[in-house]
Amino acid sequence: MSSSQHFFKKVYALVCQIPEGRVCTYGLIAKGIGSEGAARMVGWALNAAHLEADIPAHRVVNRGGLLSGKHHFPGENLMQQLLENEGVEIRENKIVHLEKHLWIPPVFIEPK
DNA sequence: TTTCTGACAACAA
DNA sequence: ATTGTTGCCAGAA
Repeated sequence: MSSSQHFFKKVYALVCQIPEGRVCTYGLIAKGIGSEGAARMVGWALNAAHLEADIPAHRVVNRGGLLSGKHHFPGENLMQQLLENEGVEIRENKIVHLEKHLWIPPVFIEPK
């Protein structure tokens, strides 16, 4: 396992920690793994992972609570259904009361 | 090594 | 307020 994939691994680990019924944003995740500003990379990581692991990628949305990744799920509104099934209200592909469901990840402390 | 790209975020018109 | 453009990071070609 090269160190390059470490980034992805951290993303997966953090996303898997998102509690059921809660959501998180790309930016917060990037920050949580010690790479603030790499929000786009988080999406890339999920894109590569959503097909293989049990990663709750549907709980990751953009800063505005918009289900920006729903288009990558099978079906037209699977992502929305998964979230609603967990008690997250969604309106027009956006999470209602984002703050209410937002889960802030613990800050990742890298061993040095 | 250089260049392109991406499920974002912030800023400018 | 809405739309468009730029900056960001790290991985893949």
